[in-house]
Amino acid sequence: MMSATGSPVRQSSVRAHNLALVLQTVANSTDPISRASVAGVTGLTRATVSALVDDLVTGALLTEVEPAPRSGAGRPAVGLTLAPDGPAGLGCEINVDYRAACVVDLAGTLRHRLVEAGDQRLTDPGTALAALGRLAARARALAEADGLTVAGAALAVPGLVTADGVVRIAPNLGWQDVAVGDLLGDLPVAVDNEANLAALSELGTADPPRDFVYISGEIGIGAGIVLDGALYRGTRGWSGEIGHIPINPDGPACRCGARGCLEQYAGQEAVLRAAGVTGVEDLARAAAGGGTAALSALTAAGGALGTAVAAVVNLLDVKTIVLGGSYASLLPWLREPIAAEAGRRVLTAAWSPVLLRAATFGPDAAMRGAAGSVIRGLLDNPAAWLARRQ
Amino acid sequence: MMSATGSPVRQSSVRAHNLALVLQTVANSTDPISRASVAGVTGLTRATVSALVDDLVTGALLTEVEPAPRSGAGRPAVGLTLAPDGPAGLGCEINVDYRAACVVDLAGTLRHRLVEAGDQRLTDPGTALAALGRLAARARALAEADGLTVAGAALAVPGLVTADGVVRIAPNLGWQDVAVGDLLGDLPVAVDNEANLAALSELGTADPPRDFVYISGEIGIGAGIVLDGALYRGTRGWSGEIGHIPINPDGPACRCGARGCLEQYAGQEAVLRAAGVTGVEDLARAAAGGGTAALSALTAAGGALGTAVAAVVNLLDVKTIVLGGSYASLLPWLREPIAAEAGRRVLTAAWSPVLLRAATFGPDAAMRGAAGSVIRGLLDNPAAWLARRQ
DNA sequence: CTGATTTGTTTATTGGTTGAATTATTTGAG
DNA sequence: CTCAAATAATTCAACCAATAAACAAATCAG
Repeated sequence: MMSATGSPVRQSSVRAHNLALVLQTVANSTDPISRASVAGVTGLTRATVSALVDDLVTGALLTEVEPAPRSGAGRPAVGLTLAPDGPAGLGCEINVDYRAACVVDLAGTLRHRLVEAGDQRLTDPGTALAALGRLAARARALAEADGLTVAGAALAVPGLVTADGVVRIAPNLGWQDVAVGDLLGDLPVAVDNEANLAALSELGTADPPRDFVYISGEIGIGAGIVLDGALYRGTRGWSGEIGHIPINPDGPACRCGARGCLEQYAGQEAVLRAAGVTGVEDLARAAAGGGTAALSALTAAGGALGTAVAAVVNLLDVKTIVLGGSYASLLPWLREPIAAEAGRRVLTAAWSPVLLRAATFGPDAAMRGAAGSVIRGLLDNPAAWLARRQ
Repeated sequence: MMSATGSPVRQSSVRAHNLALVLQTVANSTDPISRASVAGVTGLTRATVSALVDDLVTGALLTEVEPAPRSGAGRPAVGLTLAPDGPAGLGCEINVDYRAACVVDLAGTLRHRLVEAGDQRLTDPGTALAALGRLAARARALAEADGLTVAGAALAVPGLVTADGVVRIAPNLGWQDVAVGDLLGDLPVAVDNEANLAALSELGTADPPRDFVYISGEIGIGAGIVLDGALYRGTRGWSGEIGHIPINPDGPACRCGARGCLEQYAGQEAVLRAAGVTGVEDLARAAAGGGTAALSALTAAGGALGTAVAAVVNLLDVKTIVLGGSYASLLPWLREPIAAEAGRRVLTAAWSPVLLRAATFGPDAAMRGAAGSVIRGLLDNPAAWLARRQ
């Protein structure tokens, strides 16, 4: 009967787990925290915490800072914080009209950010990847000049990515079955869908929701689904194809072959056409100026999005929906129609309304999430990092 | 930055984990398995496995059986199986027109099954629960006469249940804010939604899918969502309200206040009305006899279900959809229209079609899942059981 | 009957946490 | 100014659980 068999646990796994526990306790604390407080919070003994912290400090994951001034008697505590000059994450993104790379340190602070505009569709995948590789190498060099060590890299791509990091199809880039391979020489690069990584970027903010769905409005519409604090990728890694949720069975034909998909109502192309403008900035300007075509186009798109949100919330019971991509900047005009439609259609909206918010990092979300996924890997498994540097 | 802090791991957690690992390895094996094979499969040493097995045998979770005849040299292996007379799970169900209880042993075998017909809506919750309590007590007594020990109980209810086991609302029973409390005296009873527990029953079958959605067609339509081998309940425990996924924004008004919910197309009431019959059995009979009204009603319901399935699969990328409740017996007529509509609307259907199957345990699914949830708790945490019996 | 082979147990060792005692560093009271 | 109280951090013996390797048990093959 049932149950994944899993793997055996030995003593070293205990240490690995507790190292992560201590590290994350420090990461979750806003102020520098003492060993004794870590012991209190985690339930480990001070002796154990001391031993673990020693490892983390020599491994350049934690650093000791000046004791925080404290009232009352007693030996002052030595503060612990995430090392500002330890390992860092490199996040890359390639999209229709730009490529970008950034470096984020352990504490989640953006340290470097490089963006190059340019239509990536004009070049073949190999050329585009080579240019991105050079950009990423520059970002890495800048970071290492600061004393940081880039511990890993991730790349956000607007398309379906297989588990082994091959871009199966990225329609708007014109890519098909592209293996990203060794973008950065020695450093392995994880490749993932843009919406998935953008969703992860929200987990890097203070006190993120445990369950939410990130809806990314670009040319297509994608979603990153976070359940129990972890990204849910689906059986084959193709979850989040929210752009093809049926809105109206008899609606306009979609390029996917079906009719009435969300994309036909709230996709960039449909909305811009309805508003009679050519770009998202023009649309926002027109809406801000009170243009009726723009406003009614956004209201219609919001209604369709609200219907899709209702399907998602009725199914998954997430409390929060994060809107990203071009939706982030258009949220002022989308919020009301989305909330109205979702309020009507979500069964439990009466006692608990759906929370709508814009992506914290706006247009940088995917790139930040990519870098953040590296950091998250370090925080979740510091033992692997410690082993790597002998 | 982020990450749930978790709890410390000590050596005893290692033992708890490895006890579960050994127990589940035996459970996953179809034939009796030797200590040495368990060691090979799990990666633990034979010495460790021996020690763990000793604990599990004295704790009545495993029993030694005759060595299986084997070819070749060597000392014959002692077989290990799940104890047929160890702890067992009690599953209960209360629904519109019956109440039921069953006992399932560690190996997942149904040992006793009691069903009482009768309209539960006519009695107040207290009376109905008392009758169910008597039924459950009888099932328990039968099991204990066989030498089984009922280790826990779960109750399936057709409604929303809060995390602390209070039935918030069960519209078809006419219940509202009913605390189930001590149904069985000393034995605590977990209460959960009928579709959730029915979904869990599929996990008790041989080689279940890791991710799937169980759609239960009763008066309402509910779903149990299993992701990564575990039930996903949602932030507030209200996931799976698939009956109110929007199918057509301008469709018929639903009792929830919105328009065009799935329930208005594929709910029992709508389908029976369209077919001009009064019960599910009549509908199946009419369809089997080639009745055109019945067949077209089922085709229409299937189309709507297929649209909802497309929304679910596009969002979650599950490969398998299990149909339960009255849909299980109607699947012969629903399969084709569901598959057709989903095939058109699921983005990845071309390379990987949606698998549709009927609930393994048919009408007993919820009750079996309830009992199975107790067994699963034992297999996932045998250390707790061992501690409980000194 | 002997050697090969496989299962299962015994024993010493190792890694990691615990708890108690100890050392270190400060505040505050007399 | 000195000493007690308080808090932080480290040291050390004890303990728990897994490992590795040797050993005992049971069977088969020749």
